[in-house]
Amino acid sequence: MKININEIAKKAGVSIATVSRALNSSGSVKPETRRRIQELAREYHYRPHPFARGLSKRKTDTIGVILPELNDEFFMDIIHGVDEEAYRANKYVMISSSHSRRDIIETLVEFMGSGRVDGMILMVPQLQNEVAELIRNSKRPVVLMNISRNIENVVSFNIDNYQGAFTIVEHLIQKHGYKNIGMILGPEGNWDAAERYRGFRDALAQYSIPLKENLIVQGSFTAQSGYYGFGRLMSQKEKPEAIFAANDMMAVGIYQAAREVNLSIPHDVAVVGFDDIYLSKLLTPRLTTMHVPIFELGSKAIRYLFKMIEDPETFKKPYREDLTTGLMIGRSCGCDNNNSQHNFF
Amino acid sequence: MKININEIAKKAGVSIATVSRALNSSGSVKPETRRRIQELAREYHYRPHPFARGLSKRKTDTIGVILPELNDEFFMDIIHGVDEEAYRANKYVMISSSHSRRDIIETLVEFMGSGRVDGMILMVPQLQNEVAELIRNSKRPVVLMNISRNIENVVSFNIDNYQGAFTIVEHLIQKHGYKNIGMILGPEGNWDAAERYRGFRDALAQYSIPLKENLIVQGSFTAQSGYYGFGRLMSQKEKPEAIFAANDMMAVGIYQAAREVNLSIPHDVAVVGFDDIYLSKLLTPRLTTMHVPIFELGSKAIRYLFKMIEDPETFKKPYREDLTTGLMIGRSCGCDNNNSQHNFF
DNA sequence: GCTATTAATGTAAACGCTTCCATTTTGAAA
DNA sequence: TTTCAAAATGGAAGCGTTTACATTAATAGC
Repeated sequence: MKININEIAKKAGVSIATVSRALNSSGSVKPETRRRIQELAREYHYRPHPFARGLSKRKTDTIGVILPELNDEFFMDIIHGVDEEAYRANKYVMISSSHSRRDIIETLVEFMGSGRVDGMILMVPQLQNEVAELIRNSKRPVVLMNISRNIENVVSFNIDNYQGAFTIVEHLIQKHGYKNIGMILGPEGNWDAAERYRGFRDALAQYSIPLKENLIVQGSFTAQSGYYGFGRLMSQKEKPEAIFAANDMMAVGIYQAAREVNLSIPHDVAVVGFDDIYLSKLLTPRLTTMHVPIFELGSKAIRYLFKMIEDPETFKKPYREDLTTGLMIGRSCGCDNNNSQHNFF
Repeated sequence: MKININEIAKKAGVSIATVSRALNSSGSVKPETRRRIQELAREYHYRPHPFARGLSKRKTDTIGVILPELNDEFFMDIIHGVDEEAYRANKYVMISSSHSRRDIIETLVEFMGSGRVDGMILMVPQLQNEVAELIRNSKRPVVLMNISRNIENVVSFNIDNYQGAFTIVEHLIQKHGYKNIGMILGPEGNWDAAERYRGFRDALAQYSIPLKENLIVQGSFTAQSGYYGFGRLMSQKEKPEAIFAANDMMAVGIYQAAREVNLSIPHDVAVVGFDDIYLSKLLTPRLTTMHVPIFELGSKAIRYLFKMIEDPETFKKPYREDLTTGLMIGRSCGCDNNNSQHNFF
């Protein structure tokens, strides 16, 4: 029933070594023999058992992807990018969320030590130092995503959150002349969030605008936190002219809240976000936001991982790449963008 | 460097057989010995190599998930559901899209024959008969998702699209008294789409409303197709009072189009969708739609798959389960739903 | 026609586990 | 003590490959 290399060898009248060579195009085998073997393999739908082969070659042809959550367009895009490249390279992709509740590090060790994958792509918004330490001692290559600049001697691909935040805030200042700019922060301890905040502060500083503490409120990247954040900001005696939401989901919450209290965006208050999620194009007015190349993040990360797997040199070397983000102008910032109505096509 | 069962055996002063038994709690081994071995295993971070073990036990502890695309909230939810259960069961999940361009069936055979997974979850909107045939001969269990009722002798978990569509259209008729109801269909050849259409037709028939051909237009589940579909429907001399979009994304397109021509929903035309995507809660007015338990679809499918893997009886038996959907009332249908403004919290 | 290469093939040892079967220990019953 | 069954352990055969090494066949150079 189960067809294996022995069967093929028997049918071809050769040894299993020859079969292996013929099918792997390694070593030299008479063309005529190779042809016959390949023929047989096709006929009987024979495929080398991946585990046996993996055991022998110390190679799994699989890469692991660990993401913090599995419930977001953001992560879906990463997976998409990874999958696409993996498919091209004939590799398999193992996905897992770090299941917040469990100790991420444990998941990690499990995965890597296990020999189930040749390498990993890893996104950990928290505990980055601990994880980095693990990775440096790892026998298998690991590519990190969106990691602090302070972390050295690892390989990482990142969204340039700092530059992005700087740019969009600069837009608010330069183009629209806003001075009172509020911000709804991302979750505490989250690196992306921290960088966006830093970009915000530096942009203000660049234009000599003092930072007003009470125009900065904590958020958590959820629509709900944006909703409440808006309420808090608009309750200050000196209301903001514009609000920078650290991500689009929170901007969505702002829209919802603004509608309830009958405030118009951008007339009463301008709003900008970050991420350029699909939804942002559908809001009225269309949200001004920073596009982040997430798909590309995924595909670049895995391509580099492949290189690390193949080439020990690359594996050894630290590397960091920060992908630039791009300003997407809607009307929520006050710009008069005509075709923002249906540019989702 | 690489620690394996031999090392542990040596350190423990026993044979590898004993180590294996100790760590697998199989066979009998002296408690004291077991303790010592477990101790050592922990100390040296030893874990049985999954491939070696897999080779020996003919078990991979991995399940494969093949989805048509990897770019949608819908699929993300499935993955999420699957991942959650897999985590509980200590299994791994291999993900792949069927990469439309490639012959799905080939991907399939590759995956299953390969012995890389113990079983699979499979979603194929097209070519279901061909795939079903493959599956019946498969040596490994496969759970299908959203498959035609005509396909027998397979295991499947499905969304009850028919009942859902019937219900929502019935709502339009019974509650609002609409008689002129248009529909924007899903892609041709797509089973979900076909069922939703069938539900639509039957609901009309039930209330003796004749089906008007020119109020049925083809769509493709994209916002864009909804956008154009709306245009087509509203160009008829007898305009629809209500439109049933076969999924929410198309409803989004409708909203966009309606806004452009200054038609009010639901005043000028009522709109309902299907899927209850996150976005639908944010539209103004909130979209009336059918909630489909996707996460549950994923987790149920994998739980059943586990059973099939463990139990040959279950494996042999065909099984079908259709998950019910639930009506989510917004204002887009004409209902006066007060709290539809911010019920996304 | 004979040797020196090179090409083609085979043998068998890994790879790291599980598990069947055989052997040794143990402890209780006789 | 002796006897036996049960418990504990070890030996070794898989699982299905790849690959280093050995061997044989083929081809060229002389």
